Amino acid sequence: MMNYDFRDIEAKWQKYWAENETFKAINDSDKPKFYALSMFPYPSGAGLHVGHPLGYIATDIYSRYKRHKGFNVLHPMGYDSFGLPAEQYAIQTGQHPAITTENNIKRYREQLDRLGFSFDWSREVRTSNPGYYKWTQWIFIQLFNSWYNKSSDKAEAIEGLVSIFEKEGNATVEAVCDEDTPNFGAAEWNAFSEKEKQAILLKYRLTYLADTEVNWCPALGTVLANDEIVNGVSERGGHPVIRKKMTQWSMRITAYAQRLLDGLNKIDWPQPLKDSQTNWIGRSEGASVTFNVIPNEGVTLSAVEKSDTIEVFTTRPDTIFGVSFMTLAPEHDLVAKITTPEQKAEVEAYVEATAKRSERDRMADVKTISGVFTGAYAEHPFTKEPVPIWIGDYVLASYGTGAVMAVPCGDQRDYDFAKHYNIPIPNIFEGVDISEEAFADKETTIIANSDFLNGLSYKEATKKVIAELEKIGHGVGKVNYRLRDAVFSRQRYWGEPFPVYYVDGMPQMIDLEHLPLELPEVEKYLPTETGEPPLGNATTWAWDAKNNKVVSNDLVTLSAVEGSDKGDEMLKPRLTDGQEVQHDGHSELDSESHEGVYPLELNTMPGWAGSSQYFNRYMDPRNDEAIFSKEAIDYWQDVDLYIGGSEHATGHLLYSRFWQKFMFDRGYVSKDEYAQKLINQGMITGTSAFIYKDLDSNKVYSKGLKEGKNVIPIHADVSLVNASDELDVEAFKKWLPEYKDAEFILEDGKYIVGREVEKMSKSKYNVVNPDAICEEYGADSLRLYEMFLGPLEQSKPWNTAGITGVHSFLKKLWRLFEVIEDKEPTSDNLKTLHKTIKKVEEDIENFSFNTSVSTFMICVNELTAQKCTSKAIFEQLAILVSPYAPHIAEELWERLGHSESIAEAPFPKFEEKYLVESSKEYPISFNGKMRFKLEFPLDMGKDAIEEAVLAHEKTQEQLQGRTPKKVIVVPGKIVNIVG
RNA sequence: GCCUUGGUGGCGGAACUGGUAGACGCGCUGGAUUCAAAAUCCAGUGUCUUCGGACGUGUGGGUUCGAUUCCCACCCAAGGUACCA
Repeated sequence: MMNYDFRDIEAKWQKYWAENETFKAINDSDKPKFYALSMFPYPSGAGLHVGHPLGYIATDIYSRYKRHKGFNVLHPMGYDSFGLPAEQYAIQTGQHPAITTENNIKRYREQLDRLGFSFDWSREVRTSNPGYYKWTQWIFIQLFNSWYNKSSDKAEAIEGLVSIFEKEGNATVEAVCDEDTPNFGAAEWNAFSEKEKQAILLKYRLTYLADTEVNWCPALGTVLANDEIVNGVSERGGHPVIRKKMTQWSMRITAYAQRLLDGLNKIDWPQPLKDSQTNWIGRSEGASVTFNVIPNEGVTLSAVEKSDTIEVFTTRPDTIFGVSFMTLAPEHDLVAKITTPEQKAEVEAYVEATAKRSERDRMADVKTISGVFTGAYAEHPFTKEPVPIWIGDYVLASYGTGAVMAVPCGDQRDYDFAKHYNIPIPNIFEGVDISEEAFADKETTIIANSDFLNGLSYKEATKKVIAELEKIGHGVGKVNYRLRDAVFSRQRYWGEPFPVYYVDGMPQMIDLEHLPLELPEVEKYLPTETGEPPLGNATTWAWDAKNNKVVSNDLVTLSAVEGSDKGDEMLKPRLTDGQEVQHDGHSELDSESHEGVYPLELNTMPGWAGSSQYFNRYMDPRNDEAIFSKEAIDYWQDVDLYIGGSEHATGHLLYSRFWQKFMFDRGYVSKDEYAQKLINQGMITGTSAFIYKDLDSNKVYSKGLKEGKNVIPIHADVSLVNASDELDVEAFKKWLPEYKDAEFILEDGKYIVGREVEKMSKSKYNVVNPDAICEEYGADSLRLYEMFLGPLEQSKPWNTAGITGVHSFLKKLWRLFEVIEDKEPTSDNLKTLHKTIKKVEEDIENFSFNTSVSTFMICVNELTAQKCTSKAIFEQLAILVSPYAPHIAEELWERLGHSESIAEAPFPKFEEKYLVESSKEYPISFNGKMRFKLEFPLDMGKDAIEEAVLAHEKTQEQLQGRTPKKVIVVPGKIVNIVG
């Protein structure tokens, strides 16, 4: 037999699988279905490193296992191919992101193909393909055409809402909608203009336009994410950043807050991931309470009306008698109105200072206590006492109502604030000392000094106070969520265009039959000079609503723009007086257009748009009539196993659940959770190598000699270091020529590097490329080794040295098949085989792939020792190994005389009878410590064993004359002697 | 701070519902083969030891005949999250 030539074998079978479409899934089969999904990658320019395939290998093993088990398996792969890096590269080089993306995908595909995955490539999707994003745009339109009915607790068609409005106005409608939605009757509705109706409906739609506060950098002309701002200025360029309201598309995900929470109970997802979604949604129960503002005395400028109230949300309404002040967020609408003239200057200065700080900055700085008194007072709803109103930046405008009732005795932040500004701290707790800190333990709370709440526990008091508040019309029990609606607009080029144009300032959807609306070509990928998104650079980006096509911007009606005589001016200066332009992403010139040509939306969709339904699109990816056919979704239903990284916990994995629930509500899918089981594979970290450069000389010390020297560690490329941490000094000098003349101080003739586990990254020179490993050891070795490294979900360091272990296992396996004979297996052969079947099957079901690799090693070692040549044994073994090391398994299967692929060979059946033993080697322990072993038949009784053990000379030796107090015999397990 | 996960030889990691701690592999040591190397094979490898044994799963307690496993308190690490009212 030839040597194990993995290069030929792997190339041969990869070609075979591709040519025979071995892993093509069909949408209709008598077999039970199984849908195994790996999170699709963003095709980055760096290609795959050794950490990426971990999850793919696991999914692939499970998929192949399920095929052996007789399932019709859907195991697709695709690319999340819209994204920032390709756009940034375009900005730098001018190369179109589509080209960059195409090149990167090609590289990814080559790398993936080398690893022998059983993907059904005929179903590949790319989020940046118009044929794919047509359906992303379609979902957007479905969301636009839906509202959330709280009575039925689901999304419904907007037409239904319109017909209610026509008959009875909106008084009876229980909907999730904007806060500022006005009340109207049927007559009023019917009298509204079309534009007014559209404006009202926008407050109900599940995707809607809203003024959202963003970090705006005027100098850069762009919106910045929180982490792009450092110390209040832009990370790039150090320009000032302000908080600004901009009109952006938003998704009403908050409508689904409770269902997203409840759904977690019925899916098998990792606890940490569920916890982080739970925290992110942030449900808190309490009450909404209103305080009336007391009109200022003798104030002219800031006269407060009697109707002005401050609404607060509190989780501790039971402590309402402990309120000694209120705090508003500096951005709160009432601040300007209620501030007294004496406090005006101070308040304005504070508000301005706060606006300069990013929200992240404010939140990070927990220690500084700051705030200003407004001079105004509110009236306590029960005691009618005046309560001073402060502003403070510890109260966030974006959470709750942007106002709190401060109870210093029961909340540490309120306590600290009160101490700092000498505000009284009334104690309303029975027998609690609050001289040092606030008391926040709900469980042991007994309310005191609180009128009708005295003597009550937290629970009783909460119930009673809410009832009282409702009685006097000052509050109501309420559930509040931390989850915010999701901003859906991005000022980027490389993303899905919105299927939206604007008529008279109102968004209009493009009909499905005219989709996809394809990304326009642009000269530059940067925002325009006036700060519009990159699509503002497109010259052919207007919608001809009569002919339903994209046309030149020149054709848009210009009547709205006074003094403008050039078409391409249209999307640029809206104002001629030098005022700042509002960068909404949608043009405001469109107020009156008569020719049927309208401006298109300039924003694009965010990264998570394309990934929120891709798992369903795989079911029927080439369908041009629908996102998927009814037959396809009815057959595949949902994902049975989803494997991917935990970094998507509060992004993709939350948004996609939201979209699935929406699709469920509207009847497109039959499951409201799309992934029954999810596993987060752990990160593979790199093992960096360091040399120690002396700061005072030209010397570089080996690890063991660096003590006491003034050295700094320098990263060395891990490929220059061998398994014993020895550095190839000559190669290092070649790699970093600046060390050409450095003196390397060796220990025992070797230069030993320092090691440290870090995240794999180019800059740390610890990236290990799978291509090189495949070349040297083969894909099967890599697959086995990645699994052998440790539990799938755990993060673990990569160390290439260990791969020789699994590689020599494969060579042993190869050699085991050297002689194949058609003869009866021995009982030892069968025992080894069935032990292995049992363990491997259990391991796969438990995703404990690392231990099955050990099991294979033990199996091959035993069969080799038994000099096994039995074809029957080998056939079963080849199938067992095939999910893990498919190439060698196919080759061996062929050698065993099969002409068909091993892919669907039935999985071996475990039979207990081969493992039955007649005797057991009992561990004999004394006080729980095992000392020696004795063999007894398994059918020997408890008493007989006890007698035999006690009679044994080794037992007497151990006891040294003592009489045992007790003897525990667990038949089949252990004997323990106490005494 | 809070939530979650984890802590076992030189290293990655095994150990089912409490029942022989350290499977399997790497590394290391010695040996065989070889002119030599690679490859391969064999033996050994938790610590200490007076060679009888003693001690050992982050630390300290507890439950138990028996604890890596269960309970309590604490320490450390990783990830998530945060003036959330």
